[in-house]
Amino acid sequence: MAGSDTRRRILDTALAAFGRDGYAATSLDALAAELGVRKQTILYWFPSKLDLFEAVVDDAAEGLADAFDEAAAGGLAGLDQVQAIVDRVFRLAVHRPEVLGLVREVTRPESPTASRLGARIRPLYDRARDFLVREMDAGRLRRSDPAMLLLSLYSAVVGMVTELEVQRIVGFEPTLRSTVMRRRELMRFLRAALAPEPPTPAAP
Amino acid sequence: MAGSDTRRRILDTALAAFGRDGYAATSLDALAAELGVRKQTILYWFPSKLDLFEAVVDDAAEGLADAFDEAAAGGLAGLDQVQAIVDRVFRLAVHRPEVLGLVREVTRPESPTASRLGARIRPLYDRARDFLVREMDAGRLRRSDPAMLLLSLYSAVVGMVTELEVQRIVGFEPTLRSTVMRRRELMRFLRAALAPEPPTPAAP
DNA sequence: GGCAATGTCTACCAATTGGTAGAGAATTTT
DNA sequence: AAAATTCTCTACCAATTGGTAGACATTGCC
Repeated sequence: MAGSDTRRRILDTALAAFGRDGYAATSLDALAAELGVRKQTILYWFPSKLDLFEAVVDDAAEGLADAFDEAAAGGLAGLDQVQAIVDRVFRLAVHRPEVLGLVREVTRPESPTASRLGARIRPLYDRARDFLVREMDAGRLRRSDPAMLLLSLYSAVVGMVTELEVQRIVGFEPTLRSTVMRRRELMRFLRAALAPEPPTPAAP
Repeated sequence: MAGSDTRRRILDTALAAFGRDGYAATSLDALAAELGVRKQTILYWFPSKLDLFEAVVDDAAEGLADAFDEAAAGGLAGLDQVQAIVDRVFRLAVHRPEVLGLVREVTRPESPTASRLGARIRPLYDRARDFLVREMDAGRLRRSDPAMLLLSLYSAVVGMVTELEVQRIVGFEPTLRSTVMRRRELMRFLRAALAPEPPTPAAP
């Protein structure tokens, strides 16, 4: 079946295009040209542009879930587990920035697919929350509001990746070294925020 | 001169629209309708859609610079000065999210106006950098790479505001209380990261 | 009052958009 | 080999897009 390969290619290229240029700025014709195919081929596999976009979002969410699973499969302890997941997501975001762009695109409040992404992300969110609560209960993570903690983690990772782009805009080409340093810094921050023992000055 | 009022209104409405829906998804017709005016009136004031967008970006950058100046006018000490600025920007971002959306829009790496925004933001950036260096030299801030520190501040603020949207998407309407808490948390984080004395556990 | 500048409008236009209809290969099934 | 299915294509289309040309009104100036 050569066709389902076409479908796969469309999904991948569309993810890159939507993530890079946004939904509105991506035309089916341009997408088709990039694929070396006619627009009608795309419309054969996906009945409409919006359908395509939703399929792309679903696909990306699935990929994200897989990344989580992969990182979670190691069966690590509390803090190490968190670090492994953040590390994994960070890697994904760095070498596939389109995914981040897609998230960005769909995060627009009025986006018609915002609720859709919400539904797709929600299970991941709940799972992560449960994990945090469990680890807090077991005393392996510092106790705090898990929902807010999750948001902090999200914003830390996304922010870190976004910074690369901002850095370019301000006029500095980010070096590999600076990227590595940024990530190390992020990790240090996470450990400081999550470690079971708050870093209170010694109180005998 | 009633006309220059029109110009002002166009700029404001366009900022909101571009920030909310993005450049490509904002049509001049829709914008004109929102303004209660014909598209040609817009094109009278701004020769093309791109020109309008650039004017909007300039305007927003100017507004941002003003916010900085206002916060800097207090003549505060190192850490307090930082906090005042962050506080000001945070407030601006919270009750005018379109500005954030605009930044987001123009932050796309391939955005034709990315370099333009860069040029506009650069002076602010340099000023902030100089300030940090000066305060570090004076021992009022912990010494670290000022460029990276700035990026961290940026990502912390933007991330914090973005979180509000993400929170909605996951299905929780953010409360005023949670927003206030988030900001307090951000401030605590900043102080921890910037205070002259690193919070090393006592080592007799 | 005349006149020039300013500002908003109506009337169009070429190009691009997402989408429909259906022809024509290629492949699989019978 | 015939028939059915799967896939990609050509040929269109109505709607929307950013933009041009120029009429019409309003205002300030002489």
